[in-house]
Parts: sequence; structure tokens; C-alpha cells
Amino acid sequence: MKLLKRSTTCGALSATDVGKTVVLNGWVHRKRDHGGISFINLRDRYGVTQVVVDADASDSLKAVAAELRHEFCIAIEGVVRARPDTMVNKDMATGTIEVVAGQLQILTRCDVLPFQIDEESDAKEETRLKYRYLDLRSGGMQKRLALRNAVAFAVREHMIGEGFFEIETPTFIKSTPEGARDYLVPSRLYPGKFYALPQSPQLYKQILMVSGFDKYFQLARCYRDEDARGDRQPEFTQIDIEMSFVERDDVLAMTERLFGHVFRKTLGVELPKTFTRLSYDEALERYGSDKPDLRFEMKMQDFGPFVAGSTFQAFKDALSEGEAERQRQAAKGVTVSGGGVKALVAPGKADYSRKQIEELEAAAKIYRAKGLAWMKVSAGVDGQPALEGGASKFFADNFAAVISGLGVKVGDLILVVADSTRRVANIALGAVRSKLGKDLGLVDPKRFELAWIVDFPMFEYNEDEQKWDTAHHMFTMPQAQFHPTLESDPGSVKGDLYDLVLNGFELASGSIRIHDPALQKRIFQIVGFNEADGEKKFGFLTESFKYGAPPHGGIAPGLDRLVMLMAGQTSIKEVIAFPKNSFAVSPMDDCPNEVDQKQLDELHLTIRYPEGHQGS
RNA sequence: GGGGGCGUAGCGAAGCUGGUUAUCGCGCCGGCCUGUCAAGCCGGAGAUCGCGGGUUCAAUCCCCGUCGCUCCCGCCA
Repeated sequence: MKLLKRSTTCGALSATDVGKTVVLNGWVHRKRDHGGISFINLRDRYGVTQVVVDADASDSLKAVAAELRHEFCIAIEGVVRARPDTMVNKDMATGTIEVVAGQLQILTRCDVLPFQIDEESDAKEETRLKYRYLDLRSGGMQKRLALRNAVAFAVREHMIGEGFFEIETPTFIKSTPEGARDYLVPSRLYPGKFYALPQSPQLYKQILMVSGFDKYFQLARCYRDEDARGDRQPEFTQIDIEMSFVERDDVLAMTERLFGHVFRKTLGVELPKTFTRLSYDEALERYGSDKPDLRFEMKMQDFGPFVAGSTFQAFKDALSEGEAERQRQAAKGVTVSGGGVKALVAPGKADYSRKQIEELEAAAKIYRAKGLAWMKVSAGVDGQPALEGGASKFFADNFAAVISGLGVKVGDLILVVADSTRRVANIALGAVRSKLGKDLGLVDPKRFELAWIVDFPMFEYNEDEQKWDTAHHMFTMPQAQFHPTLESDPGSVKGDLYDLVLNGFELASGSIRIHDPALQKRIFQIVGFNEADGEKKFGFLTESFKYGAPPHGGIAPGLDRLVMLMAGQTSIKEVIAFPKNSFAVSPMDDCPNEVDQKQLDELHLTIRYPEGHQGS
């Protein structure tokens, strides 16, 4: 049987095509058989078109139509006909017309489906991933991959328009065991040696700057062997960008233009010309996160000033223990912030039940808070605001100071976290803030609230190894005013670092890089890299910097997360065609798998199974 | 490495302080039906209640173990 080849698609026909003879190819989306007349909703990537098998159709045509089942792949030839006014389907793009079948071919049949193809599948993720080819037929997945395609195109359109070159960098690279765990590829030619898959094209893009490609970008696949999360899987795509002869604000402005273009072109959303800027310290103090959701305000406040006048021993202990620790660390030359007591006011939520508060406390405890203290603001005997319930008895002496200091009104709920580590208090209360934002419906899912987080600390103290680590990576430029005190007070140094945050997710991360070999050497020394280490791991980069390296910096927005948020999703699996599951397995093709002994031999590898390994 | 949740028919769920034949919706199969669009109506098939063990007269339900999935903490320069 000769293939009836499509002359148009299932999304293309409209009233202007009435009378035309067309051929459609696609899948049986729905079928409604009325005995005499029957309808087939035919679907392809472009849409759905109603095909009619009329009552006066030939017996042979009716016989083929009767055989049709869900997801049969078919071809039909027929004439486009306007639907009678009362039969128009306003919910369907092609709802004004239908195609009267003249010929019908079954191209392939379809087994009983493991789940139905709908707009969004209600099957478990496990099942969706095992039959990903079917899941991808759903309207939702088709739309999301279309959005991803549009975003990728808009990125290239904009970047190339601004004079950037897309340059591919290797995916077999040298392993430099800093940061995340590498995925390794054994070398056949060199026994005992390995390539690594890149965690990002970081070193290559910097070298491209040395090479004079002053504006580079790449939609780069990156690999990190770390445990998955909703917004994270082993392989992901980064919009990798690097520029020469720029300062921080040049990179931020370029990124704002890029995002403006992408949102305008793909969603028709107009973003602000410039995004809010927040220092890392402010973000942590006000929102309890370095990636705050700014779709709602509800700022956290410092409760420290009210502790001394109270009789709440737990709060006093948190501060005094924090201060003692701060002094201990200071003696070692390590700057830490001490303890912290932070408060969050939930306006009008004094009616929160014990249970609801306990749920908030549970959210705080996930992030190591020891508890969540609370007080309700009620009207006192004189009609003035008073504190009631929870920890209020400890504030009998200074309740008025608390009320005016926090600016609370009758009916408000005050939530407080205290910890000897200020960061813990901030982050735990930040988790409470996030939960409240969701619970109280303060979060508008249609809004896109972008913000820059700047002035990140350059170094973090590693308690286990009693040494300093870089908070970002080795090549980040410390801000100029800290250059004299890098060695004497690493804990206070801010880096020329920036993150772009969208609705509570880290969307991009970048920095101005060090281009001065002498400064780079100082950083290596602070994190305990001797010359030989630095030489061995990054020698090629530092070597290249001896030959006239330009000042440069860049940024790397995550494409998967961007598309995820634009599509209103909370898992990047919803915008990746073939994702891994939470254990880094692909249920469809059963990857990773064992390989033949012959392959292992060629690669000079022997497998040593861990204790208790059961095989597979 | 740790914590929460889940596993019952092809899919999604209900049932469980232990007690006849394990329930519902969708899908599937058959029949009826000339305007539906999540078509409708009638009938039917389909379940080692994840797996193994234990307690009990009796286990989908309780206990122990195990496997798998999912979310989170840690981890993610």
C-alpha cells in the first residue's frame, strides 16, 4: 500500500481551507463512534483535527475506522468541511472545520497503553520515564520542549546578535578534583588514565579569552556526579558566557538584555530593564536565603536587641555561645558572625493553630534550628497590643519594646529562631518564610521576580580540614578593596561574584576572574595549594595567563532551570526529553548498565564490588 | 550518609484499631447508538494487595527484613 503522505498538519487547517482535499498523518488521539457517524481526533505535533467518517461512507472505509484504537498511527485523505455553527468547538484551534474522510490507512497499530496520552499524564514519574516516548506525546511535554527550543533559539539569536561567538569546548577533559565529583571516562590507550566529563567549560572559556575571542557563549552540556534534586540532575545544560575587557556591571547588563530578549520572544513577558540587586549579606539577613523568592516581601528582622531585656534563657544562651565561638575563631584569625536571634512577623496570623505552628517549626528544624519560638499579638486590657502565648511570658518586662521594635499589630504572629550560629538562625527562619509564603498564597505563580545577589564571601572556612576553601572557584577575583587583606582576614573578603535568582531558584552564577598570575598564586596559597599542586591541576591555565591575559569575566545561566521556571514547573525533568531519575538511572534504556569483560579488558579495568553487593 | 512519603488490576486511587466474594474512576474487550469533541448507554474480562519472613484461628491491614520509587537534609569549586 502506497503511503498517503501528509499535505498539511493537524494544526494548520481553518475556515479558509474549506473545500480543499488534504492528507493528514498522525495518531488517533480520541475516537467517538456513534454507530452511523464516527469522529476521530487526529493528533500530531502541530495540533488536533477532527476527522469524520460520515454515515454514507463506504463499508470498507467504515470497516477500517472500526478497527482504530488509541494511538494507532494513521493516514487519512479527505475534504475540509466547515462545521455547522452549533458544532463549532471553541476550545479547539481547528474547531471551525473538520475533515471528511475519503481514504483511511492504518500505518501502524498500538498495543494497549501503559497510561493514557493526555495534556498531563497522571502516571507516576517512574512509569512516565520508562515509557518516555509515550509521555513525550502528551500536550504538556510537547509544549515544554517547544518552549525549550524557543528559548535556546532566542538565546542564540540574542548572543550572536550582540557579537558573541558560539564555540564548542571538549567534553573529554582533564579531571581537576575540585568542587563536585567528576564523571570519568577510562582511556584505552593510556592504562590507568582517565578523561573527565566537564562540570562546566570554565577553564576553556577563560582560555578562549586569552586567545582573543572576547565574546564567547555556548549551550554547553555539563556533568556533575552528585545526588539529584528537583532542580538538579547529573547532566544539564548551561548557557555558558564569557567576556573580555569587562567589569561586573557589564556582565550584569549583558545578562539583563539577554533575559529581556528571551522572555519577550518566548513568553511575551516584558522584564524590568534592570533587576533588583541585593548583597549576599542582605539576602541572608532579610530573607534567610542566598536565593530568596522575592515575589513576596515578609522580611525577617533582628530580634537580638530584645534578648537582653527578656528572661528567655535559650535566646541568651544562643547569643553568648555564639559570641564565645566568635572569639575562639577570632583568636585563630577566622572571622565568623557569632550567634543570631531572628524574627519573622506573619501579619494577621495570630489565629494560627498549634498544629500549623508545629508545621512551621518542622520546616525550621530541617535546617538545623533547635526550635521555633512564637508569640501572638493580642489586645491587652487597655486595648493596647500585648504579647500572648508561646514565649510571651519571657518578655513580661520588655514586651512594649518588642511590639514597637518589630512594628507588630494586634492579630499578628511573631516567629523567632535563635541559634549560636547566625547563619543557621537565618536559613532556618528563611525556610519558615518560604513555607508561609506558599501557605498564605502570597506567591503568584505567574510572576517572574529576578534579582542579582552580589558581594558573596570569597572564602569559606572548612572546619573538618581547618583551612580556607574558595566559596565559588579558584579563579574568582577578590574585590579590589580586599586585596591588601586577603591573607590576614580571608573571612571578610568579598569576591567579585554574582548570582541571578528567579523566584527562589539560583538561575545563574558568575564572576570576574583573576587575570594576574601573581594574584592567582596568592589565592592558591590561601586555600593551601602549593605551587606544584596548582601547576599540576591548572598549570595550563596559569601558563596561558603569562601571555597577555585580558581582564575577563562571565556568567552561566542554567537552561534547564530557566525553562522549568518559565514553564511553571518545579522539576527540571519536565523540560528534559530523556532525564535520569533521582538515582541517576534512565528507566527507559536501563542506563547505567554493566559492560562486557572484553570492554573492561580493553580499558585495563577490574571491577571491585563494594561489600555486600548483590549483582544485578 | 540521614529524614519524610509511597508501592493494591494496564493507569490513578479507596480499603487497613486484623474477619465473607478487595471497591471506585479511567483504560481494555463485546453490544447498542447519525453530530460528538473527556461522547453516551448496556454488559464483560482483568489483582501472587512490591518481595521474603514473623505474630495470629485469620494479615492488603500489625511486626521485622528487603527491593523499588519520590521529596528533602548533607553534597552540588
